[in-house]
Amino acid sequence: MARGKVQMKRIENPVHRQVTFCKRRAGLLKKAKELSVLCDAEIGLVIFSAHGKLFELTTKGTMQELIERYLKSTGGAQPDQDTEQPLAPEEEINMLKQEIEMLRRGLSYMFGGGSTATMTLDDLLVLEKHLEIGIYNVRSAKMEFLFQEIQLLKNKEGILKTANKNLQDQIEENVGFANSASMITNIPYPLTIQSEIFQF
Amino acid sequence: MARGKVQMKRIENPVHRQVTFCKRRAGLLKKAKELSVLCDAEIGLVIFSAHGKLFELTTKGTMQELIERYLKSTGGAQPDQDTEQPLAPEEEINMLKQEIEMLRRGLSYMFGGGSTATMTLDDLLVLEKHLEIGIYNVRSAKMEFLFQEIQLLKNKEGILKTANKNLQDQIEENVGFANSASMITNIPYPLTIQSEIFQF
DNA sequence: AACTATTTATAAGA
DNA sequence: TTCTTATAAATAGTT
Repeated sequence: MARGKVQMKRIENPVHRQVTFCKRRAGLLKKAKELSVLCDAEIGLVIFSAHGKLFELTTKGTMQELIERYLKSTGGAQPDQDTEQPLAPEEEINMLKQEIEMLRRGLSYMFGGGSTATMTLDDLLVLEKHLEIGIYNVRSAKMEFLFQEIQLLKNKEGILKTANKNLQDQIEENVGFANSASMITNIPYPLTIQSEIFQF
Repeated sequence: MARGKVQMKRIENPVHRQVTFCKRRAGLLKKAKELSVLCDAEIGLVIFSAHGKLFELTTKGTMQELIERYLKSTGGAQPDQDTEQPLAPEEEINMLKQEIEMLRRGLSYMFGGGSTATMTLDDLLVLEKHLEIGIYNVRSAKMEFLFQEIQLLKNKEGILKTANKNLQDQIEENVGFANSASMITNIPYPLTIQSEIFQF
């Protein structure tokens, strides 16, 4: 903003970029403070430099408290009514993710570090409800998962039985290969799938 | 910054303050964007107006993601500043906080970072266990809360009965003030406490 | 919401 | 980084 316009794109010269970062960062922080003072606003500003260094400003209280206020003011707006239709597994997982994200937001808001504010009974009731929804969805997803595994096993079983029958037919036609059949019928189900089932 | 300096204090004229808020808010958001573009920085800006209206900006991803990065980068090294009073309820709450924090971290780990990796059955089982622990703790805290309220009411009841008895004793000594007693025995419990109990 | 006179921020140079 | 200074941008007061 002086001695020449500046193009609104990343400054390629690293030294130049670093200098500009320092200057404009200071300017931005100053402007934020001014706005908060002049207009009675509460402001939080977080700046990560390109290399990950953190600069922050809050004009009132701690960043934790501001984050709580932010989550409160945005987190309540998540109404989700499932139309209870037969969802595909991927959709099921997606909805579960959303639900859990809501839960996670609620938890962050209520328990985010730093604040020592005690919970109200209302907070506890809301949290309990979210936990119940979360556990319901987890169990639904788990059942879906198991159902899929069982289907997979049934399919494999069918394939093996068919293979077995075909081999037996072959054996009946050609008695000399009887031992080969037992080798195939004794193949166990894949260990990974069995262990996933039985740890449930 | 034009047509006269401005004092760095709250603008008292509400109209003037609102106009300035709009102008400077726009300016601040612009500056934040510019800094992020020019210097490759990641910025999050949250502005609550004096009346609580939220304005926000993130230069990359969502505010949720930025908050997560912020919390990571501050290492959660903030959550222990309470003076740890010997009060049983607060200890209860604190343990609950830790438990839920564990849950929160588990969830962040499973769903954080925009990763779309599908959950395994193991993930679901761990998540379910954490949710069960969380709901147990929430219910414990809720019961503790209610127990406290009931104790409070019992104490108040005791005080009122004592006062009542004292007054009755006085009345027996001085029969002329019999009507005064009924005025006191009819005082209801404070509405706020009643409502907290009955919304459970 | 537009218009400017000024103040402020800052790019480039040292 | 910090200072200087010419200039671009932001904006206070006004319409």
